[in-house]
Amino acid sequence: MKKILLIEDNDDIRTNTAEILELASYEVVVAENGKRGVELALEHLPDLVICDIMMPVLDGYGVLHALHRNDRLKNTPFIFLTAKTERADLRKGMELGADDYITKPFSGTELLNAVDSRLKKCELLQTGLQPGMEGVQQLMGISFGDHDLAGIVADRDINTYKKKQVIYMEGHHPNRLFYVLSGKVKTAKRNDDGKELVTALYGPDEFFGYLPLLQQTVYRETAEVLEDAEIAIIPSEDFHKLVNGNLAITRSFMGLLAQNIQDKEEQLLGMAYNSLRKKVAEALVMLQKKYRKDGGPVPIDLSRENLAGIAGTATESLIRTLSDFRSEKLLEIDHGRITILDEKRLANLLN
Amino acid sequence: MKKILLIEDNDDIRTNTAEILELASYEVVVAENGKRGVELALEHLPDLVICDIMMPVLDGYGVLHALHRNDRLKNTPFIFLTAKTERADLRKGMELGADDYITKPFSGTELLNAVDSRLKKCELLQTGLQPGMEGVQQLMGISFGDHDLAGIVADRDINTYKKKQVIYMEGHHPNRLFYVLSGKVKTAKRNDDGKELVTALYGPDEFFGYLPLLQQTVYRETAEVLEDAEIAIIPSEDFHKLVNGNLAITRSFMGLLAQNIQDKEEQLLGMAYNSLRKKVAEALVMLQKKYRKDGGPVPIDLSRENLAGIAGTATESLIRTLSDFRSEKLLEIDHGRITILDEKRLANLLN
DNA sequence: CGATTAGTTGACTCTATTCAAGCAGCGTGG
DNA sequence: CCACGCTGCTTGAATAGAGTCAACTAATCG
Repeated sequence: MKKILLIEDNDDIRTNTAEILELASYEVVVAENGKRGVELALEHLPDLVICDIMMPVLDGYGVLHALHRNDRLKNTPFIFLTAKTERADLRKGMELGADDYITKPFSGTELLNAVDSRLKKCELLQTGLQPGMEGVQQLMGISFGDHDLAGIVADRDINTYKKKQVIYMEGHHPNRLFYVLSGKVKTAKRNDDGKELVTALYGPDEFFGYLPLLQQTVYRETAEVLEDAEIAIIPSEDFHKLVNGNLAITRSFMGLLAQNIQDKEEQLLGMAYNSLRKKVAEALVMLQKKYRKDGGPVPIDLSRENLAGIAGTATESLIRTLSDFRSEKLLEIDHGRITILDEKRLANLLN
Repeated sequence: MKKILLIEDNDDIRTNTAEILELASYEVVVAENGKRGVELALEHLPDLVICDIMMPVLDGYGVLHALHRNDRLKNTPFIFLTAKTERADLRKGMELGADDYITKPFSGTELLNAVDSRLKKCELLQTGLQPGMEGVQQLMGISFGDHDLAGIVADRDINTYKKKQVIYMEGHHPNRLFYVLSGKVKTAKRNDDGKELVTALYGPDEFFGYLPLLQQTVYRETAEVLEDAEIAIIPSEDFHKLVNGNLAITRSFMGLLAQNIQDKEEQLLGMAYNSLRKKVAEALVMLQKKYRKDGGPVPIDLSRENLAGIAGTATESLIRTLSDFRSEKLLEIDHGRITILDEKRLANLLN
């Protein structure tokens, strides 16, 4: 059972909050001021700390600072409790390294959501994320947090893009991060001959355009909308704050980038030596994995041109290979949408 | 002109050291104790600080701590002066965030080397590194520093490997970083059919095997010696300490990884759609860049098999293309070694 | 409902691989 | 010291695989 330390000077709020948490079967330790809070933290080593900012003796910042000086507590998620009016103070808290905040008055759901999401985040960071760019998405999702993300998305620009519209082009200067709310986007590079290689596809709840933000260069690919999309624009500062803010996150992020490099090298091997059949099969398997929802696999719905761009081949060649696969009962095609019948055989195709 | 702050309580050493630095045309500000040192630091904002550890009033650790609390001074390189006997203290200093140390008594060269290398490091971190994996090498070189590197290499295992010997294989568990002292090493992946793609080449003063250290996986490539090599083995902890130790380094490192991903995507585009001629040409240009020494270009001396592995093609095809290029006067071949005659035309070859 | 776009199939071409064979350089052992 | 065998380099011929061009059909959009 997860142990939560609650530090709050107001008796009513403290008892009330503790009750809610206990009902959600958390073990709760309470402290009535900052000093006592730090003592209890050192004694109990809680899994999460919820702490008021305005308190006598030792305020919330002090508590945060104290906990960060202890190796065993510095990675413990820290949530500030704050009144709506203290918005400026809150920023300060976040910059000091708090993970989230809850504004008083708050509902039980709000509280539990914040607690859950922070605990989950912590767990994920410890147990390791999914490999590859999947993991980056996961990491950014939990790091921005439901809270922050909602705030960001609510406050800032949400753009709607039509199919075929270009979001950014090669050579443009990157200064923001994109978050897909709905629709589908691809990023692609073009050859001198105009042949296109699709580098990635992005759907709802995915981030893109972060790689160029990490360097000082321009975009080296083009982002284009495949299906009408709503996209939230997040200023690059927010992204940098996230990535550089917390060492654990930075480290995870670096691990994911390293992973990605190795994946790309694997792909390179495939591009260099694989037969057309194998290239197409691998592209299909990759897409299948990406679009596998909780409720079973979803048919792949992409134009042949884009599919060819993913596999790295000519459109006609791709189509021929698809028909071959169909006649081999590896997949079915219905109104252009591809349903994979025998993923295993497809994945283990010989060259 | 670079400004250096020297903090040292012993009059002789102080005057002496200051003279050496002034002779090397640095502007030197001296302080006779820690307290005065901090005052002068805040006043002059030096480019580098050299500071004794054992001092009355405020010792070296205190100075370091004080400077780190100031935003404009916290990135200033900090070098400790220490007597040989104080080795334990020294570790403490490095952990507190000092960049280097010099043991008393020291020679003028020692002093100037340390100063130069630290200033260079700082400059590089500020102005940005060379893009791509080149930059990683650069970063790690300056970060470990001549000093540390020498120590590491002297203290630990240096292995000598013979040609064709395998350093690590796909599937092995990574637990160290490699540093090439002499010789040449390649890392490569193999296809199911046994076709090989060379992912990277490493020569003297280059590091390799760091990507898998950043993740929790096994090697996904094989490292093999091309020319008899001496390789220093660095424990992974040292690498992690470096990468995670300093936020500026972490950030640079992340930028370099991001850059690398984009480079790999560029390569992917090439592998997918480029003609054999172009693939070979690009491989050659890449190698030429890598082996361009200060004193003009050096001929490329690699087996045809490895060259083919780099370009991602069959050996025979590579050879044919090379002969074509030779008859087009793009390059010369002498005893198997390739000298590029017209790099520009080679780079701008159409597909 | 016409016009444009996407998907499909056929025929042809050509590039790059494969298989085969010869040659050159090198080290080794007799 | 030389012959032998080995390995690496090079060229030739045959082949197959994938790309290109073209024509046609189906689907989609205004």
